[in-house]
Amino acid sequence: MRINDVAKKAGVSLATVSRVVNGKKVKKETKEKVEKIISELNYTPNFMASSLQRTKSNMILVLVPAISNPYYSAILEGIGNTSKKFGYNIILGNSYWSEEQLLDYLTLLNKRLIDGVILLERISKKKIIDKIKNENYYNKIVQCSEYFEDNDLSYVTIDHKKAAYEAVSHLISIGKREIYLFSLNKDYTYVTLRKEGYLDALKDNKIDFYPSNEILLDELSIKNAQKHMEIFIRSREIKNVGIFAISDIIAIGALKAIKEKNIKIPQNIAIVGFDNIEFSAVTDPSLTTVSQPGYELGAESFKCLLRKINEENLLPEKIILQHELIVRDSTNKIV
Amino acid sequence: MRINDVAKKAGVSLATVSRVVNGKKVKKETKEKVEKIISELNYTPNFMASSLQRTKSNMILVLVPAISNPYYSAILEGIGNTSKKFGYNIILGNSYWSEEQLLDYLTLLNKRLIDGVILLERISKKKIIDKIKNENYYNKIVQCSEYFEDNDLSYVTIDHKKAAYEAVSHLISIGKREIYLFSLNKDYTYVTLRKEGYLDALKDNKIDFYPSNEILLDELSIKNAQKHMEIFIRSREIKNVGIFAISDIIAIGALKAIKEKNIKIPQNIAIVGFDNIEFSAVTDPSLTTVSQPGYELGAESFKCLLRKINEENLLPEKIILQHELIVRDSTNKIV
DNA sequence: ATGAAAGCGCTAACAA
DNA sequence: TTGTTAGCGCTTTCAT
Repeated sequence: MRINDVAKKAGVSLATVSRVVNGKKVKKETKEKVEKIISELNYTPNFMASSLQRTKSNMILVLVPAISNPYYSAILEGIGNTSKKFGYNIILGNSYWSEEQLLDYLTLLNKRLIDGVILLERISKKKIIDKIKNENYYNKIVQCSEYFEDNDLSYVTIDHKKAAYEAVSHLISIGKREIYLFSLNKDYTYVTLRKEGYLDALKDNKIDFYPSNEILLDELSIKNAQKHMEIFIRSREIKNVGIFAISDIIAIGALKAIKEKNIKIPQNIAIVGFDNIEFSAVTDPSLTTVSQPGYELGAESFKCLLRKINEENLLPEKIILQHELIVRDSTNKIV
Repeated sequence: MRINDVAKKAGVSLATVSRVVNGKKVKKETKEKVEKIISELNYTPNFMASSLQRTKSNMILVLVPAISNPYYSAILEGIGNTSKKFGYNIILGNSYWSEEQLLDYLTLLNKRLIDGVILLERISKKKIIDKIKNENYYNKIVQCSEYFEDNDLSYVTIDHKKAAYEAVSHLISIGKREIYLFSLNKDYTYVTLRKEGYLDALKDNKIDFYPSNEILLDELSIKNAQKHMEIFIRSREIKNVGIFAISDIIAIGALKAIKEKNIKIPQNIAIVGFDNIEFSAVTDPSLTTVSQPGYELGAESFKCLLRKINEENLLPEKIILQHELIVRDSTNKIV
C-alpha cells in the first residue's frame, strides 16, 4: 500500500495525495475524494520514506542513568505528553551510568534516527564534549535536571544548591547540629551542588564540617543505602543526629536501617531526602524531602529542545524551575 | 556525508562500501582501506535510507500502562539489554491505561516505524483484536506478563493463578481465615487469574467467599490503596485478618494505613503483595510478596518477538516462567 | 490547483 | 571480488 495506489484509485497524481496527507493546499473536492480513498484503502504513509525525504524523523531520545528510579517517571510523563502533542515519538535509553552507553546512544544522532536528545545523564569525559563540539550538536541536546555547565549547552533544572541549603537548614531548625551528608561517590553536578548547599547551611550556622560527616555510596540503590546506614549506626553513638540524603532512594534505604535498630525518629535521627518520589510519602515515618517539579522539568525540556530543532531560539537557555521542601514525619517533632 | 563520499575517497564503488558497512564478503585489503576512510570521514550510515530499502527498522515498541510502576523496570531492563544485543532499539510507550493510546501506538506498525511490539498492556476492545486480525499483526506482537488468550497470539508470563493460590494459602497457613482481596476494578487477565487463585485457595480450605471480601480500586496507586484501606479499617472489627493485594503498589499503600492505626502486623492484619518491587523489601514491616522474574520475562519476550520477526517460529508461543513466594515480616509470626 | 520528475541515501540483484 | 543500476516510498520544485 503506497501513495501511488491511493493516487491511481483516486484518479489524481501522487503529489496531490502527498499534499492531502500533509495538509497542504488542495481543492476541497479533491481533498475529500482523496481522503475517502485513503480511509478505504487504510493507507498509512511510510515513516522511513517520508523521514528520509524530509531529513527529519520527529523522534527524540531521552537518556536516563536508570529507569528504575521512580524520580524519572514524572519527568518522562512530562516529556511524553508534551512531545506527543507536537507529533514526536520518544526513544528511551538507559545508560546504566555508563559513559560508553551514552556515547553509543549519541550515535543515533549521526544515524539521523533522532532529531534531538533530552539528557538526564551527565556529560562527563572529554570524549563526550568533543563529540558535541565536533558534530556541532549544541542545538540537538537539552540537559534536564543534571547538567554540565557550558556556555553553549541548554538545560532545565532546579536550584540544587538552594534546595539542599533549605533542607539542611530545616534539620538545624529542629535542633540538629550533628548533620551527616549521605551522598554519591560520583561526579555529578547535582551531587556537587547539593553538597555545597549542605556546607553553606552548616557554615551559616557555625557548624564545623569534618570529612567524616560525609558518607559516600558507590551505587544509588536502596539496599546499598541500607547497608551503609547499618554501618553508620554501629560505628558511633546516636543521640541527636540529622541526615541529609541527596536522594529519596538513599533516604528510604537508610530509614529502614534506622527503624530496624529501633532508633527514635526524629528525636535521635532526623532525615531529609530529595526528589519526593511517591514512596517517600508512605515510608514509616513518612519522609521529609525536596519536591522537584518533575512533570514540568520534562515538559520544559522538550519545549526547549523543540525551539532548537525548529531553530526558533538557538541561544543556549538555562531554565531554573521551583522546588519545594515537603516536611513530613521524619523531621517532625510532634510525632 | 554519504556513502558516495566514502566510495569516492576510497576509490571503490558505493556498493563495496555498503558491503563493508554491513559485514558482507569483501577482500581484506579493500575492507581495511574502506574502513580507514570511514573512520577518517566519521561516516555513519543514514538510518532512514537503509531502513527504507531494507523495509525493516530494527526498532520495536514496548507498551506499558504506566512506567511509574517500578515493576516494569526489571522487565524493561531485560528487554533493553537483550534487544541491544541483537541490534534493536526500543521505543517506550505509555498507554496510561487508555485503549485509544494503545491503538494509536499500534499505528507505528502501519507506518513501518517499528518491526514489532512487546505489549505489557491489555488487549481488550474488539477494535484492537480486529486491527490485529485485519492487518495480520499476529507475528508482530508478543504479550508480556498481561495477556489476552487467543489461539494465534504469543505471550510470556507467569502462572498468575497458581501464584495467587500460593500467596493466599500462605495466609491461611499462618492462621488467617478471614481473607480479603484487594484488587483492581479493571478487566485484566492477570487480575482475573489472581482472583481465581484466591478463590481456589479459599475453597480448598473450606472458607466461604462473600462479595464483601473483595475490595476493588479504580486506579492503581499508592494513595488510592491507602485511602481504601483506611475505609476498610474504619468499617469493621479487625482481629485476625489476612489481605491479599494483587500488586505491591496496593499492598504498600494499605500497609501505610494499617501502620497509622497501630494495628499489629501480622497478628491482626497479615498482608501479601505481588511483584516484589524493590520497595517491598524496605517497608515497615517488610512485605511478603510474589516475585516475578522480571528480567527474564522481558528477555524472553524479546527473543520470542525476534523469532516472529525473523520468521524462525511463526507458531504462537505461550511461555510460562517461574514465580516465587517471598515471605517477609508482613506475614511472619516471629516478629 | 495539479502533475511530472528529480532525488533523499541506501541495498541488492545482476553483470562483469 | 567488485561495479552498475534499479528501486525502497515519499516530498518538493518547477511546469502547466
